[in-house]
Amino acid sequence: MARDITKRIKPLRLKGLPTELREHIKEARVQRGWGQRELGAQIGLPQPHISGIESGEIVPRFDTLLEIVRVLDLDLLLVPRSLVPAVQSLIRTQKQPESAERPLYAADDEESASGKKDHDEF
Amino acid sequence: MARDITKRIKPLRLKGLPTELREHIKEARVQRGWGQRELGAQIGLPQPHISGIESGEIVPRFDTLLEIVRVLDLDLLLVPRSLVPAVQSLIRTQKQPESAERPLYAADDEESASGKKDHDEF
DNA sequence: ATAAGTTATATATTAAAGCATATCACGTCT
DNA sequence: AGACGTGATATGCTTTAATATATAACTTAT
Repeated sequence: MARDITKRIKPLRLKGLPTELREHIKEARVQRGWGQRELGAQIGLPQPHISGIESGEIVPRFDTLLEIVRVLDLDLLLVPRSLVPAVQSLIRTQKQPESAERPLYAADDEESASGKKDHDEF
Repeated sequence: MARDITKRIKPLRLKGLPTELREHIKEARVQRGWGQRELGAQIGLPQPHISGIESGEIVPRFDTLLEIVRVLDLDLLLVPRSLVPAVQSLIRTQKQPESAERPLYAADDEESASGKKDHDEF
């Protein structure tokens, strides 16, 4: 069987996670000053696996992805498509652009005080 | 609680998808009058696979789950944990309980007019 | 330059998802 | 009764995530 032509007929599902999802995850990780090794260690994943997920080379199981985003203080929510824009804008307005100019009063106030219980969103 | 000592050794990732997620998916499917066969056919999944996912027996890949929820007019959004309650209440208020009491002033303003492009949320 | 830290690649093994197909159990309907 | 639709189970087979480990490539200090 030289090459096996029969394979490439049906389109595989995805080549990786959606690009923006991957970027958000990576961004959140870097923001925390964590390396891939550090992130993976918290949920028992080896660094190469994190690398593959972030680079889009592998598509993780849902539970794996959920663990990743949760240690990054994020979550995956099931949202009606009609509400997606509203939710996104809500997120956008809440997210401070901590990048360019840093605030005059950098209170370094950790808002993380609220979240503690392992709530099950779904 | 003489519960089952053998379980808490190694924390397996999950025994399945989060219960509520599965229920929401099933609810959305039934609401549309679709069977598992019908839902699966739309994304190229066999009925037994849908059954396994809904019953929590198997944890799908993220891309698989994403396809499922999208044909159900739902989506999976990455949300900061601090905003989860706000998003959930937003969803709750928007979701009309078309069964019980219907609002006196049902404005039924369908905002869906906007959504037509296959937006990539992530 | 070199040492240290981070990320990307590579190989190998195991477990499980993905896929196809068949069948059984349970209702419901005429 | 039988036919039908739905969902749960079962059996193979293929693909791939998950895991472990090692190492190369690349950055950034010192």
